[in-house]
Amino acid sequence: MLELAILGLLHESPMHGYELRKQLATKLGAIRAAISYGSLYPTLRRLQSAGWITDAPDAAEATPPAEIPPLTSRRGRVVYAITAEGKERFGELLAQTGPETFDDPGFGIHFAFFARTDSDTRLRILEGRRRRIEERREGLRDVLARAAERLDAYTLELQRHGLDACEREVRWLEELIANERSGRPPATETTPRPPTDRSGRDE
Amino acid sequence: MLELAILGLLHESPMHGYELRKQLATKLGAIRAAISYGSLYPTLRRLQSAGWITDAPDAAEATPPAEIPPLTSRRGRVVYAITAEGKERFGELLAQTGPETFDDPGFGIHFAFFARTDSDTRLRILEGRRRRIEERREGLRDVLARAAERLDAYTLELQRHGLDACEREVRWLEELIANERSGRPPATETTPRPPTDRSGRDE
DNA sequence: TTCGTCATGTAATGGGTTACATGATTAC
DNA sequence: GTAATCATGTAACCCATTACATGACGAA
Repeated sequence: MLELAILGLLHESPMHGYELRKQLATKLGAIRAAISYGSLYPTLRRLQSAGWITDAPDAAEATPPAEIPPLTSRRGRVVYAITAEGKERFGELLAQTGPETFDDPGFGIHFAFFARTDSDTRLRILEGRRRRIEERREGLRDVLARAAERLDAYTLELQRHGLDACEREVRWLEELIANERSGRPPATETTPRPPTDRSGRDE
Repeated sequence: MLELAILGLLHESPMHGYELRKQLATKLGAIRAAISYGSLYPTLRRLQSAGWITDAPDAAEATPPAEIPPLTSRRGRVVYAITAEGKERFGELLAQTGPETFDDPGFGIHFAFFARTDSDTRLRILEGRRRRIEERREGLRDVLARAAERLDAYTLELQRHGLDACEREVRWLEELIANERSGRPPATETTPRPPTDRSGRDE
C-alpha cells in the first residue's frame, strides 16, 4: 500500500514526489518494482487533502542546513512533510493487518517499517505471516501428494519450487520471531542503533 | 492473467466456472491465491463473446461417457469448451512475454502451461525471466553495498532475504535452462510422458 | 543546442477484489 | 428442515498502470 509507504518515508524526512519515488524504490526494492508517477502524485494529493501530509511551499527550512548540498530550489518542487495526524494514521496502518494472502505485498511493506513498530505488533505480524505461509505450504504439499499424477511435469516443478520457497520463508520467520522474543534486533547490526530520530519518536 | 489460465485449463477439458476456479487454485496454487468469481464469470463472458470459448448448453456430451460419475446435470451449470480460435489465441498468449517485472505473476502462469509450448519458447521465457531476476539481484546487491548505512536493520534484513530469494531463483532457472537445452523434461518424472492428450496436440 | 535527468501532473484503462444476491442439491 | 457445498452472477470499488503532456536545469 502506497499510503503506508509514503507516510513512512515522510516520517523520516520531508521530501518531494520525485525523490520519494526513488527512496521507495530502494526501501521496497525487495518487494516490488518502482511505483509509477501516475499513482504517486494523485496519492500525494489525497494524503494532503486528508491532512496527513502538508505541502511546504519550498525546501530551505525543510532539511537540516548541513549535509545536503545547496538544494537549489528548482521549478515547482513541492516538498511534502508528514503532519501529527499523519503520524497517527501511519501508526494505525502499521499496526493493522488486512486479510493478506501469501502473495500480498502488505507484509513486506509492514516489515520494511518495523523499526517504527513496537515488539508486540512485530510479533503479531510475523506470526500472522507465518501462519499464512504455513497454510500455503500445506496446500502445496497436499497437491504434490494427492494430485501429482494429474499435473504435468512443469506444473509440478512450479509447485515444488513454491513449496521450497514456503519452507525457507517459514524458517526465516521462525528466526525473526525467536530474535524478537529474545529482544534482540534482527541481525548483523554493527551500530548500537540509538534513536537518532529527531524529535518525539512516536506521535 | 486470467485469460491465459482459463484458456489453458479449458484446453485440457471442458468445464464449468466453479470447477474452473478449483482447478485454477491447484494449478496456480504456487503463484497466487484463488481468483474470485467476480473476476471469473465476467471474464468467461468476455472470452465467449470473443469466440475463444463456447457455451455448451449442458454437460453430457462434453465429457467422455466413462470415468466421471453420473454428472447429474444440475441447475444452470454452464459448461465451457475452448474453440479452435481459442486454441490459437492461447498459443499467442503463451508465446508472448509482456514487460514483466520480477513481481509479475505472468512468468508463473506461463511456466504452468509450459507443457503446451515448444522448447524454443520455453527457453526464451526462462532466459528472459533470468535476466530480470539477475537485474533485481544486482539492484539489491547495490543497495546492500552502498546504501546499507542509511537503512535500518529490518529494511536491510528484508533486502537480504530478497537477495537470497533472487539467488535461489537464478540457480533454479539455470537448472531448468540446462535441462531444456539438453532436451530433458524438467525433473523427477517417472512416467515417460507420452502425449496422452486427446486429439491434435497443437491447434 | 541538444541530451539526460529532474520534476510534476492528467486521462484513460486495466485487472482485479469485496460484498451482495440468488438458488439448487446433498448429507445429516 | 437445516446446514454445507455447489453454482452463477452483478455492482461498486480499488489500487494501480500506461501513455501522454509539460517544462526546468545542467552538462557536453
